Amino acid sequence: MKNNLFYDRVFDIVRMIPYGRVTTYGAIASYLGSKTGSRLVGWAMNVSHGVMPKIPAHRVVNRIGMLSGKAHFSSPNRMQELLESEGIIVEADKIQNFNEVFWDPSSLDLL
DNA sequence: TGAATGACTCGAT
DNA sequence: GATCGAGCCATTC
Repeated sequence: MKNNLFYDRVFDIVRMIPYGRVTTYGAIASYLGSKTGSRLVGWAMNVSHGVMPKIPAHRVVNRIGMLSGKAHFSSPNRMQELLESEGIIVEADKIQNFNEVFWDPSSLDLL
């Protein structure tokens, strides 16, 4: 565990995701400059389990809206349940209304 | 120190 | 339109 700005930046963005909205690893990576790599975002999420306050990692999915990281949750169903609880339609581990609930970090920018 | 891995993404075939 | 391969960077062995 290191106090890298990268993780902090990713966590901050994920925490800024509004209720009922989701974002993608690529969007976060792109917001960080895309040079950071989209995979690092997922890596940061892996660490987010022990990060406080809690990181709504369930609101972060891949570019097609598939719950790629659901397996890393306490329970694979947990991610889908949380998303559905926010009004997000999830089917076959994939967000159906992904286009509607998609949220871009640059939307808030520095706000 | 070098090589491998990973919750991804894009371009080419 | 679907499938395959390479690129991206930090962390770990």
